[in-house]
Amino acid sequence: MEQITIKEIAKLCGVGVSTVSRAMNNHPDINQETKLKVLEIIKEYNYVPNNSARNLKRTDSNTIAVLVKGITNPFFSPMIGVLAREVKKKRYSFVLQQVEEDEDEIDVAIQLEKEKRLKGIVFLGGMYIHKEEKLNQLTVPFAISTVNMGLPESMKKGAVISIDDELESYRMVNFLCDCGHKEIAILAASREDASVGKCRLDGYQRALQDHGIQYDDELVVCTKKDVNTYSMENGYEMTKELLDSGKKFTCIYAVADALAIGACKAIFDAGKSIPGDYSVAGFDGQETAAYYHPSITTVYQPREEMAEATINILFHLIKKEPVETKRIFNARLVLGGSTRKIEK
Amino acid sequence: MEQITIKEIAKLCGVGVSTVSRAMNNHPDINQETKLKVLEIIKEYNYVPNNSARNLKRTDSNTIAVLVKGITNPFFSPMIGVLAREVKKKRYSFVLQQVEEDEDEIDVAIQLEKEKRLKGIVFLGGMYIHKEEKLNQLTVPFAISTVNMGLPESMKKGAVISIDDELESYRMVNFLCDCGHKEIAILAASREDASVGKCRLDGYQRALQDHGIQYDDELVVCTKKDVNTYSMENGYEMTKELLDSGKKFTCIYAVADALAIGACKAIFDAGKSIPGDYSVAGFDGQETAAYYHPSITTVYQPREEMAEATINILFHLIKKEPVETKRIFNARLVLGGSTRKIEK
DNA sequence: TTGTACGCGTTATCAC
DNA sequence: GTGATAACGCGTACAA
Repeated sequence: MEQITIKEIAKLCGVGVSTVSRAMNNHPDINQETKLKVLEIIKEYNYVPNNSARNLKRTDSNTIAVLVKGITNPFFSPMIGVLAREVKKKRYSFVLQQVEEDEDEIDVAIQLEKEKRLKGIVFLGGMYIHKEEKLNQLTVPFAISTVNMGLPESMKKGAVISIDDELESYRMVNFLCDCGHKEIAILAASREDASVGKCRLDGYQRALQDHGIQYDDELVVCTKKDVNTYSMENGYEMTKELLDSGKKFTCIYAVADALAIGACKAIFDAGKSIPGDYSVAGFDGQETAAYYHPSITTVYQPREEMAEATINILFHLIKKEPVETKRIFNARLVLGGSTRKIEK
Repeated sequence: MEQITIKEIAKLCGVGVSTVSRAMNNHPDINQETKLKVLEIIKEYNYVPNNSARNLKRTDSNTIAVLVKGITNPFFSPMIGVLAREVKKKRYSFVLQQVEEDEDEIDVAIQLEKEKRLKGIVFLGGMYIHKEEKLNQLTVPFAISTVNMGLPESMKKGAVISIDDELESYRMVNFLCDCGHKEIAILAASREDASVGKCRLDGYQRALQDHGIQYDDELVVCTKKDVNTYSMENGYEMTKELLDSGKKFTCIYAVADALAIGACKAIFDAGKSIPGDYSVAGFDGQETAAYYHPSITTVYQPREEMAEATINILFHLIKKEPVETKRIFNARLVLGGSTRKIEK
């Protein structure tokens, strides 16, 4: 099937291509009558302009792209909605771009920026460390959200919006210790993880230390490689392994809510109770944590607020207005029915 | 910052632009030595070709696009992974495209097809009814997945992969009736819904009828408008309303697992037990249903298989090989701890 | 207000 | 094996 182009539409209308272009793009200097006629013909022939040609020619597009590493991660779901809404509120176009697990999000961004003439970029998730040289290839402002990354001082067109993962993790484990737990197992990320998983493990260690509890390697279980990292399935398998090991513990702290829910299921399946036999805590404050029975004690990240701040800061950068390029949010410890105090 | 183009790279290398193009695109007729030299310069200057220009010129791109309406719907998550994997296995590029709630997915597809020179399209979710005229504007093969849509006989470049929502819903309610339940409340979609929600409600009605149970409008609760349609929150609110109404029932059947989980929470919060006081059943077979405590009785859709079949059929269409253009999968009733038999 | 002609950055088609 | 050059489809300065 032949692609119909603007030229043919122009011919069909008996006008020049520029008139057709003007009609489509709501240019002011066009006769209302001819405009309507052109639009009618366009509709009649189902003409759809080629976006590649448009992007190529355009110099200015008012588009914000959101790059998500792991777009199926439910953690990002509520954020994506907020980001889309806020971008549209500013009358910008919104583009959502998936980044594959094996892709470098900066590479994708560099490409997309040229392809779509972006005005700004939001990164959701992804790596912890990026080469400054690469970030410098981005010519438009960007905001990295929910990843507490260090950005060089000189980098003035980038911002970071996040929580302090180490600190919040510390607080959670601190709370668990205060509840009287001394043997706290942790469902942690893999040893190679250098991102939030590592930070949360660090917080765990520091809290134990402050409570005079010896760090015990046998209470640290890492996510399985062959299963989706932060999945319920992984949490289930990890906990099963822990229970089977015969190692004694009174509490499980999972660095992600999905892992915590998997842990709960494994405990129930073993005929044990929560929080009677074991306390369970999670991290992130996902919706499922609140709806689980018992509800899961977790660290709630104010994701909607963070998403709003992300867009807010990004637009300040775009408009070259002064703005803090590092915004650390406080998380909130949400007490659920999955943890309890135990006697010393 | 100036965009560096292929011309400048050519100049820097002391070669013509076509040689640079050849080096980038792995053309065979190029001296290995000059190729390496060119690639080195490209790397040195961080040159990234403009995709819009490429798409514009290219005639052939080997790209499959997956259009998802409601990309944050966890129902699609495992499917997206499979689709991406299968597409890449066939050595095609994979593009994931979000479709906003207020957008028409066919419009998006028509645009994207021209922009990216697509070879095929997968639709995930979305509307139930489409104008044939619009579908005809698609010039490449497409596969509609998980939406049991009717396609005109004449439409030979499109396929539908789905379950029979009405039938599977019938089976579930049939099962609940066989368990002795006579007052079965349903958490249904809104009255305007003309998609899977409607089919599942139809199946519910037919099953009741076959069991000689009078359909009772007061046992039908529709999703709230102001909340995310198939969310736990919605299920919670709906169930709360139901419980507060004082209406008698022994079982709740939710047309989506998330609603079922919300229902469970509402029941627990009311101080009642599951399945002792109320049985609860869901639909879809989401991961959370299995990990909930008690696990939720649900209708499992073989999503991974359906995703594989989708790609399989799509590629048959692309290669113009004969293939069934309507593939209806059987779902599986998964018995959980959330339902029980009751005495007559 | 409208039409013509050029250029956006790339690839494909030629000659060489 | 390599280099000009003509498209690809559109927006826009400029002329009319």
